[in-house]
Parts: sequence; structure tokens; C-alpha cells
Amino acid sequence: MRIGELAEAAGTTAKTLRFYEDQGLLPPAERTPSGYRDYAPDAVARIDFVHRGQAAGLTLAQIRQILAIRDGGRAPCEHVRDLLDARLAEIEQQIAQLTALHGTIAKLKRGAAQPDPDTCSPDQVCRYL
Amino acid sequence: MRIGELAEAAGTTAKTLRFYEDQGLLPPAERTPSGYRDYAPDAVARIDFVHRGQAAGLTLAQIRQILAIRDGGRAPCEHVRDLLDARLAEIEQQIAQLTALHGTIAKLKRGAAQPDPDTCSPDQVCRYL
DNA sequence: CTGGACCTTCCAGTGCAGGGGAAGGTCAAA
DNA sequence: TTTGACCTTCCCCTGCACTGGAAGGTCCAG
Repeated sequence: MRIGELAEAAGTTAKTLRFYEDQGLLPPAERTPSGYRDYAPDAVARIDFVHRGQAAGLTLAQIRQILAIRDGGRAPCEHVRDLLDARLAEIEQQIAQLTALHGTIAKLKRGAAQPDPDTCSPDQVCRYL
Repeated sequence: MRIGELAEAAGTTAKTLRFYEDQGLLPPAERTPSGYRDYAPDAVARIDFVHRGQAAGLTLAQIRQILAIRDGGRAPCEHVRDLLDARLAEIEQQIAQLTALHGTIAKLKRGAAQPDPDTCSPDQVCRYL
């Protein structure tokens, strides 16, 4: 199948598939005599895996690592578990930071419940911040 | 004061201050006869304001808008309040997305509590995802 | 044989907030 | 006078995951 068909089957674009090949996420495709990329149907599964990895918040670099392990003939399960653990920790930290920021902003707002422009000196630009 | 002194006083770098000037966050500085930027002491307050804006999660573009209103002689309080309201909504949405992602990943992990590489088919790359 | 849909490569840009480093000018102290 | 710290402008680079577009080749229907 050609790159456009594969892209449609996998829910992405031809441009993105060339980009993935360039980044080492897809192996270099076979070529027709005229130079067109020619994919086997199971390429869809590989792209689906990339999408599942992205849905789990992994970067393309991390997904490439997993694929490289699998391509090397080993099972990447343990590496995947480590990546997911790290991702969970990251997410927890991000949520904590956002929660703190939410509190900070809410406090700023409470500290200026009635905006009174006259009490905002030009020096401090705005009493709100 | 020269740009290096100002940078140290404001807790940033000379490079960043030139960048801010370029981006319209700081007015073009006075120059000494030899071409050095020459700042009044109150420049520190303006940079502090930029930092407070950043601490509230505003982008430099948003901070520039606020400063432009103040520089135009008006009080930016209402615009600031709108920006903070929008930021709060964004943060809430981000937290919701991260929470959902956290749940998704945790479920993936539970679905594969005992990693068994043999049950991972190469086709699906990894049972975990 | 022509038009249009598809394909190829390559270069460049997006948004965000700066950082790195070159090439050259200035200033104060030793 | 010379060193070394500072300053100037300039352009390119970073990370992330693409996206746009130009210039040209291929394939198939009408």
C-alpha cells in the first residue's frame, strides 16, 4: 500500500509518516520501482502502537526506544513499565504544581475582590499581581 | 545602572533583558555616550512585575499587553482579572486532563500486573500499551 | 496527450522563552 | 599599556511534534 492509504488507514498524514520514518519510528519502507514507498498491511499496527504510546503521554523518543527493543528481538515490557512509572510520577508532580498555581492565582483574586484602579500605582503596574 | 547590574538586581541575565526589550516588555533603554544601556533604578520594579506575571502562569505576550495598557496611562486591573480568570480555567482543564491520563496509565499498569514477556506478541509490540 | 491526484526530496517555519557564541567596542585598575 | 571584565550587535540553536510549500516525478482516467 502507498503512503497515503496507510496514513488514512492509521488515522494520520503522509507527511507525518515520512517524519516518523526519518525519526526511526518506522523502518525504511520498501520502494516500488518508481521510488514510491510500499508498505505491508501490518504497518498499521506499528503506527497504532505509536499512537497508544502518545496517548499514554510518552514522547516519540521514548516510543522509539521501546520499538528498538522489540526490533532487537526482546520484549520491552519492563522498560515500558519503568517508563509508565516515571510518567505517573511526572504527572503527579505536574498536578501538584498546577494545583499550587491555582491556589496562588485564586489568592491573588481574593486579595483584590473589588478592583479599584485608583489604588493601583503605576509603579507596581497592577495591584492584582 | 548598566545592564549587568540591573540583571543581577532583578535576578535574571543581561541576555534576557535584551530579549525583553526586543519583545517590547521593557522600553528601549537610555544609552551612555558609548552606547551602553543605562537604566533608572525603577527598572527593577518592571522586571519584578514580569516575573510576577510569569509566576501566575501568564505568557510574555500577555504580560506585554498588561504593560502596554499601563504605559498607555490606563489601569490594567480589569484586563488582568480577565487574564487570571482565563488562566484559572485553563489550569482546571489541564488538571482534569492530567488526572484522566493518570487514570489511564494506572489502568494500563493494573491490566498487566505480572509482566509476562512471553504473552507479548511482537505484533502488538507490548502488552502493556 | 492532458489533467489531476498522488508521490518524491529538501528547506524552512511554527510556539515559547530564552541560551550560545562570534566579532568587536569600552572602561577601570595594575 | 595591557589585561580582564563588561558591553554592543548579530545570527543560530534548543525541544517537541509536526506542518507548509516548492520543484519535480509517476500513474491512471478520459
